[in-house]
Amino acid sequence: MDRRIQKTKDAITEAFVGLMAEKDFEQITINEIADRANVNRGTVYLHYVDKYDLLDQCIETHLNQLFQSCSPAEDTTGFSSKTSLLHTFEYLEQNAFFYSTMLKNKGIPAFRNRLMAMALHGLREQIDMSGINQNMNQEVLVQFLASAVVGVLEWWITHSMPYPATDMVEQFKLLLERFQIVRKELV
Amino acid sequence: MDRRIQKTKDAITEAFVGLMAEKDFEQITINEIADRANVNRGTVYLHYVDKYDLLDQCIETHLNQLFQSCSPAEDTTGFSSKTSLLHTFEYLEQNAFFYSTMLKNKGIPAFRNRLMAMALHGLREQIDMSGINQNMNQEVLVQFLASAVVGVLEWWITHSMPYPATDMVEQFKLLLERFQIVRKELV
DNA sequence: TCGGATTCGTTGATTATTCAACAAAATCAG
DNA sequence: CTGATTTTGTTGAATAATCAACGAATCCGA
Repeated sequence: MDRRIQKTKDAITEAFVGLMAEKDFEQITINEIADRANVNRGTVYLHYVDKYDLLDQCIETHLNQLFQSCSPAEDTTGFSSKTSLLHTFEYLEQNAFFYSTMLKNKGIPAFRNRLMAMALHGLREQIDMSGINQNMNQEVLVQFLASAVVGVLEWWITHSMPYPATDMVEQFKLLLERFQIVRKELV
Repeated sequence: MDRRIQKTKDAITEAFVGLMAEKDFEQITINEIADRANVNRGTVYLHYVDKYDLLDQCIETHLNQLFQSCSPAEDTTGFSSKTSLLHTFEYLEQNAFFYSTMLKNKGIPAFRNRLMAMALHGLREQIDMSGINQNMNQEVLVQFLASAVVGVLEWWITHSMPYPATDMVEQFKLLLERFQIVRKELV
């Protein structure tokens, strides 16, 4: 990819997220985004259909990154769930502004829903209904856990990460072990 | 000016100054600058002849800005020397990284010399040889004062601005008043 | 509701930047 | 000193971004 494209997209994204932190989505204009990104307004349209598309693409890009952070490229080295969890928290830490802004902005319930969907998907893949879970209703259990996971992440991010990522990983591990979720990637 | 030009120059300048803070000027390559600036190497050559020209232009640009910070556009509002001094210190504060890097880098004595030249010029313009200065040798006096001014600025910048700009302005004013330098712009 | 202002979406010509490649010069290591 | 590697300076074709402008749509205030 030509580096100009990436530079332009990065600038637009950063400007957009900055504005999202300051005002409602509906009040943001393409003009403002372009000015803050220091690109021509027409350039925004070269990359995005409209600001709704921009929002969608921003969400998509970040959720892909989040997903990648949970799935180490090298699965041959035997990464434990704890290591990938740490990757995830570190990724969230580095992109805290985006996630915090998205979760705080009342105009975007879809974002939180997408996080929930990711958590549900991950949990469904790795929930083990034997042992202590064998008398549970699976759907109830995964809804319970997904809500808890997303809720804690949301709290951690929107409260400016009150504890280090390493601490969060330890706590998560302890909590998830209670439900026999230990080895595979969660989100 | 097309905004692309400014964006490119800003990126190159920032990358260059960052590298200057990490290594000797002679060890810096155009490749490194381009990579860090995230521009094509050829683009560096579109704007600068070589890295020596880049250095010259960086110095020139910043010294022009420094000069402008001492010369308020609106002279009709009766700015006092103290106000323009404050502008100067605020400017230096905002560009501390550049000035600190240049002053610390042993490969660039020219930079400090340029500062001295500016101080000498300003002082020669406004030194008042009557009164307490009447028995002094003018050249000795301006060399003395210029060295003192540049030395203090250098210390303040390279020691991460230990005192607020406002304090520095007060001190400068007190010091310069001892030499009957009060009203006009200094640097 | 109406008129003015603002924003949006688009177009076309121009321009700055990109990329790949080449040869020359400089640097580095044995 | 010599050969390999790196850096420099340059070239040309392609591409992304710029700018100005236009008409349509939307918003805002009287």
